[in-house]
Amino acid sequence: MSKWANAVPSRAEQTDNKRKAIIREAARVFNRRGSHGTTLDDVAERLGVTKTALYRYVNNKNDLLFACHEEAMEIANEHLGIGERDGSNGLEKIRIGMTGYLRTMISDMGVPVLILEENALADGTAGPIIALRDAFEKRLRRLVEEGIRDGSIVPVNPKLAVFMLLGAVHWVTKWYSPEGPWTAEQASEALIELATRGFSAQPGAALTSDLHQSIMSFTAARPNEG
Amino acid sequence: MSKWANAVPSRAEQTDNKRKAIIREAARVFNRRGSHGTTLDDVAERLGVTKTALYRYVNNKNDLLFACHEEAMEIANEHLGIGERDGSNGLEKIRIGMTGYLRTMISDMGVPVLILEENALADGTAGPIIALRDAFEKRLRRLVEEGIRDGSIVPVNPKLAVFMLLGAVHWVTKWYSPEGPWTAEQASEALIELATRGFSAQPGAALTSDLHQSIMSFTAARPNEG
DNA sequence: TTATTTAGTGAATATTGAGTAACAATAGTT
DNA sequence: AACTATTGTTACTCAATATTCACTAAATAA
Repeated sequence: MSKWANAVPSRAEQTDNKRKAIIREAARVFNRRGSHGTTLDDVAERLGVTKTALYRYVNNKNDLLFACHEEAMEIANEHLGIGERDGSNGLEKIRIGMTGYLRTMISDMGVPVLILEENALADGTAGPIIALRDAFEKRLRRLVEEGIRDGSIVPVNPKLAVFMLLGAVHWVTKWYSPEGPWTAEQASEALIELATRGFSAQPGAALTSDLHQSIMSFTAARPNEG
Repeated sequence: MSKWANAVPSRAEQTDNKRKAIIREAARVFNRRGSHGTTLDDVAERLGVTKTALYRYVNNKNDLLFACHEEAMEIANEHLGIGERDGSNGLEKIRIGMTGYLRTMISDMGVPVLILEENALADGTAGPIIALRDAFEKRLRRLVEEGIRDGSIVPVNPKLAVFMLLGAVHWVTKWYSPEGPWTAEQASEALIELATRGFSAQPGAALTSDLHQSIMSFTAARPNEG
């Protein structure tokens, strides 16, 4: 059955890879310009094919957007799981989970995708994605509450804490560029450390991440500015 | 000359008011759905007029978007000025300025507007707005640096600190609703306190804002969810 | 080799939404 | 009242872009 000891990808695998490539590339552009501001021609061009070719792999634009969100949520939950497993208290779980999430998104998809533009998803289709997002946020809130109980997090409104954290994380879309001086690793760690320090019960007297150590390097990438 | 002791607004004043109303309403929708995701029909409908009527007051959609950003930046700078005047150190200046900015934006325009979608502004017109935004960010960074020097802010990468803060602030777009349980005042204060605590040199052992005190009210508005 | 399935192309087609033109109503002016 | 300027409407035009169609080339299977 299997030829070449499976070293050569099968047709189905290739198709799957292509679909994933489309989703990844679309996610990048959607994040930068918003889904409404992005044409399928844009996406296709970046992949070196024609727009029509995309339709072999996705049903329509809405479908593609849906897939982007779905993938982002998958990654998010995966990392939150790691955090829950490896962290020893609420705060640590959040830090590990969110740092991993952010790092993966930045390096893999260019940037996080979760930003759900209201009404961007066509009627009806938004429901499932919103449900996923809400579940994710709830999971994060639970960790905040856990942290408050175990003493790692200061008494804080969990909803607000999560909104603050997600805002800081998703805004990365606007300023991070892989061409800039910061690696995905550095940026993720430094940002999460900074943001979570806001509700840490024992905020260290100094920040430990690279980027904060060398605060003389005041220049960062900013792709879309003159 | 002046009739009714100027109690009745002049023609020019009315025109001006209408233009402002358009900008405010447009800002709200742009913030929610992005400018690409918003049609002028949407804006007009919310104002109870037809699209064509808008064209009496703005030249075109791009013009309108431009005006929105301009107004947002004006408010931002105004409040940063207040912060610089009234705050006694870098951290306080930032807190006062940003809390005021956020409160005003939330109650006045529904929500902050600064979110500049790449390519949303037509070629050429983006320049001035980006310049304004950059100036604003630089002004914020200066305050962070000032805070580091005067000991109110922990050594931190100023760029990253500003990005974190702005992310937390602008994300408000996604979750705040005036119909929800939180007033603009409450939300602004609690959010800024939380976010700036991330780089405060003397982070208090507890958060003082209303919303954090009563952490049992775990429910907040979330307009677009089931 | 020959047939069949898969991947992709370029040219239609349909829809959406910005912007315009011609007219209607309204209010202010003489 | 008659005249004029202002504000708004209805009914378009036109460009951009999503989606579909008919067809070609390449890969796989028989």
